[in-house]
Amino acid sequence: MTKTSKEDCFEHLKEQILTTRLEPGMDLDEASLSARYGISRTPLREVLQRLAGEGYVEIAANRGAKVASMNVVALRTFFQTAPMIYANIARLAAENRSAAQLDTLKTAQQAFRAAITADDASAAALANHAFHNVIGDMAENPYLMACLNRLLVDHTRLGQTFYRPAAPAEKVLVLKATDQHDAMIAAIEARDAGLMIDLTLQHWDLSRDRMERFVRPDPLPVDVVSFKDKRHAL
Amino acid sequence: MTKTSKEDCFEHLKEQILTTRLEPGMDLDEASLSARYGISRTPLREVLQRLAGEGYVEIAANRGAKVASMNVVALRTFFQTAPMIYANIARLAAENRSAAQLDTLKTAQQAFRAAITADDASAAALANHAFHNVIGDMAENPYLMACLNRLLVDHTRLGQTFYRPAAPAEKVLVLKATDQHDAMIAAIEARDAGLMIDLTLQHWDLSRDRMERFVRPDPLPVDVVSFKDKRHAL
DNA sequence: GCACTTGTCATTGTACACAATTTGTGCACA
DNA sequence: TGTGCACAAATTGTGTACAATGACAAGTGC
Repeated sequence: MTKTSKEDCFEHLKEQILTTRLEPGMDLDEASLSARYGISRTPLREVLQRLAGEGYVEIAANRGAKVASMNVVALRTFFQTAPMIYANIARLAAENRSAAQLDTLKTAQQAFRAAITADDASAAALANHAFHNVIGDMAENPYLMACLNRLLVDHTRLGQTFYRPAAPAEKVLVLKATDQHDAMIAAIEARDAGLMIDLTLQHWDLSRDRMERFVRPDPLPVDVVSFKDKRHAL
Repeated sequence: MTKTSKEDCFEHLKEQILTTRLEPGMDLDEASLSARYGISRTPLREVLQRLAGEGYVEIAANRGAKVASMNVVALRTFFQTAPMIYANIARLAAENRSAAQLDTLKTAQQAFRAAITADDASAAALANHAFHNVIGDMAENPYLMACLNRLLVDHTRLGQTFYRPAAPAEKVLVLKATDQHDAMIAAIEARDAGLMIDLTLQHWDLSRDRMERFVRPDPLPVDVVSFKDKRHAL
């Protein structure tokens, strides 16, 4: 591949992992990746180590790197932890945000809207990720940020299907989420921490319902024949 | 220096940072460190990157690594965040701990007691760090663990003076903290989450009071002359 | 005198060759 | 057929030379 910088490689791998184009658990071979990005193995390994530090990949000694896995136990702790951290970040963001950060957030929301209207699922997921990352920055709390980053990695990967509008009903949910983003921007601008917490928990509920349906989808109809007949009847 | 493994280097640097023998903000030179530990720069850099991923050091591009700083704003967020995370970890630890982890915790407490009775301040601080790390492991929550690790790094560095018993009154506090550890072990063994949370918050209060006195020590006496007289009178 | 450029040195970043480790495969033997 | 072993292949880990970058001092023009 054409010569890219180390930072490009870092960002690109992040995106590939967040959009699950690189699937959880997938092996990351140093030789092929360094060839792919046109950098030698030494800086590539540094990239992988940084990604490991942020929870994107897992490195085992003498056995290379792989995309961070998402097993059942991890999902359980995810649903357990996310609302608490999100709510606390929300409060701190409303209290501590700077004017510059507010602008950045508005820009992120514009990018999100653009991706939604363009029906670009991957771009929407990444823009949503960026939006919530900005809120994390506003909280100015490096301790919680370490936790939030890891949560957002898994959240974005879990929500991958969210922005691929299969049924029209899902499109409504996406628009609702977009409106919630706008409301959150307003709450942060007004420094209304209480409102921001409420909005964040509502946003979480919407996202959680959708993700749980993804994890445990509607069971396939038992009576396949009659189901087929019904589809013909439409 | 004699040849050491990469892992030794990693652990040793951790200890040096936790005991503030390597002071916050101190520059870490690759050449001298690689000579010091008898490994070449490539694996040393990997160690530094892993340490950066866990919040021990900060790396700036083209400007090397330095020990993670502890400025005033960081301290504020530390005191803000710690009780919440500690309490949640405490609950999960009581709920999820395994028998093997409980044994590990008891062993850690033995090491802590031994360091206290031997008046080894650094060993006590490191043993205390290890003790609380085991509780973190018990929680089985990688998201919160990322946050806890960073909190414990700063907590251990802040509490450095705690285990150097200057006045006899401080010795009493250390013994109280040790008893609290025992009570926590019992609560975890009984899987009593409510009790574990209470004990953890009490433990935090004790530690916080001590740390705040370190950050903002008792003001020096204004009337130096009469103070000197009083000391002579003793 | 002062801003700006240029050169030198110390330090970090990258490439590549080689060492060490793990993994895969073929084969003998029970 | 299955198990254990030895060797081969693939992959990761380390050492080292060299390139790139940044800090700082000396020089140059205004």
